[in-house]
Amino acid sequence: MELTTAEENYLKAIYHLSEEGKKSVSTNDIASAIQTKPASVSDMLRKLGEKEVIQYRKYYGLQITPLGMQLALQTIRKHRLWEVFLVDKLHFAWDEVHEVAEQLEHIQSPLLIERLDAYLNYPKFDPHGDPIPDAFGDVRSRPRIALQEMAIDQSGQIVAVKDSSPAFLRYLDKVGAYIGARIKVLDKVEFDGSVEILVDQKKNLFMSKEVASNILVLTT
Amino acid sequence: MELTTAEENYLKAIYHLSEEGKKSVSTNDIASAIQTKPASVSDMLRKLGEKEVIQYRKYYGLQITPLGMQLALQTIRKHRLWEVFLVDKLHFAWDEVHEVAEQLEHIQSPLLIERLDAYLNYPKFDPHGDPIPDAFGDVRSRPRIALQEMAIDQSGQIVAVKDSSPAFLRYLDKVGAYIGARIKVLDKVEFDGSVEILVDQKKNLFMSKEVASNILVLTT
DNA sequence: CTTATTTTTTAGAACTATCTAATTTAATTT
DNA sequence: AAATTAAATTAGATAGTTCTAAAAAATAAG
Repeated sequence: MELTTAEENYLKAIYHLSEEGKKSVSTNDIASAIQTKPASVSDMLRKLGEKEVIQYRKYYGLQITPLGMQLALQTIRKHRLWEVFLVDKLHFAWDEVHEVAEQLEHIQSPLLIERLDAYLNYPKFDPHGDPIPDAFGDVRSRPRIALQEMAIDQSGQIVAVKDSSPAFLRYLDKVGAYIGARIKVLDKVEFDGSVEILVDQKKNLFMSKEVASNILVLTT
Repeated sequence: MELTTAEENYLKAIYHLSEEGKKSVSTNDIASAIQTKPASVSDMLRKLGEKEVIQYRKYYGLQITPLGMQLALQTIRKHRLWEVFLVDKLHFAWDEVHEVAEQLEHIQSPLLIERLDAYLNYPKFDPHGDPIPDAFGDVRSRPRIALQEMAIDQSGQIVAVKDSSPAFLRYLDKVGAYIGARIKVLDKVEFDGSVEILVDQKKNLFMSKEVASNILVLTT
């Protein structure tokens, strides 16, 4: 069973929206995630239902099937492996990789992905800290919380971001809050929810609530 | 001006057919090169004409424009750089790369190709010995002749193959006639056009006229 | 429990790419 | 030069993807 590029993109979006804790994924959600119109989404849902990668009842909702889950994870695996390649080997900045990885993830060649994985030394996380599913679709994700939810004096390591828009990523790069940075919460301002942190034991940094809630930390 | 994947493939095929010394490229030639029907070719030629990458007069013939040449060379550049990557870095066999490179060549990202080129150390030739155009479309090809046309006792280095079908490439691998191998013509049989060569100063090899005429040698 | 609003789906059109079948043009042959 | 053959093109159909506009269903409000 093969999916077209468009189908893969829809399925991936559905998977991501499902993961975000939403009880059910709406047509409008998908439309805005994928930058298209609800009418196009309805059409595609019908097709994805026929291909049995989702279970679909119109006007009611949808659910990914185990088959769909498997396929979505394979696409995500490819996307994230390519991101590692672009950053580690071709020295792309982590805010430049998404677009290109969106294209590369649709290349069809199991051998290519197998070899790429080996070449990159079987990475478990992509440059944004998101876990890379293995060839069977298994994901080992680390437990992590938003920086905003940490207590004063708590320490940890930045492992991922929720918002990975280029603007946000560039901001983080500028202030030195990269993936892997070790941080400690020095102070929290109740009034506006902002936090003050110490980065790599040397740099003090103030962050708004908006920023802090988009940074995920593996606490130690 | 942007070309679709299909348009890029047609243009590339036209370029290759033009290079093969043909005075003019026929609709049927293109159809069989690209594994499609002449009707589809006619349709596409009209479109490529409108986009001014070829000059097209129906029932008469076509010619690539300077713009078309530029675009074709960029696609070929991308294809060959990816082939180098697959062989040098991911350890693909040289007969496994074509299909995958056919997909990878359509990825749109000037930055990606620039970085890939640097990462591979600005290679001038692909794994089949074909020259890689530079970012401006310039090609430096080495003068070379078919093994079949070499004289007895003449030496050289295998630099390319004319036929790059997997079957032929596998055969060459098996007998040890890889790109880069240094060879010397020991004998030629007038009767059937077959040749006997010495490979890397140690291995004797008999080759039919058919095989020898598909191997290109840089003579020394 | 109707009415209004929002969400979702269908209908119909446009665009890309491809095919088969039929037609037109060009080239060959006698 | 007319007739035959070969090559190339057009016509019409199909399949995939997307859009706008209209209709249908579900949800919210009075």
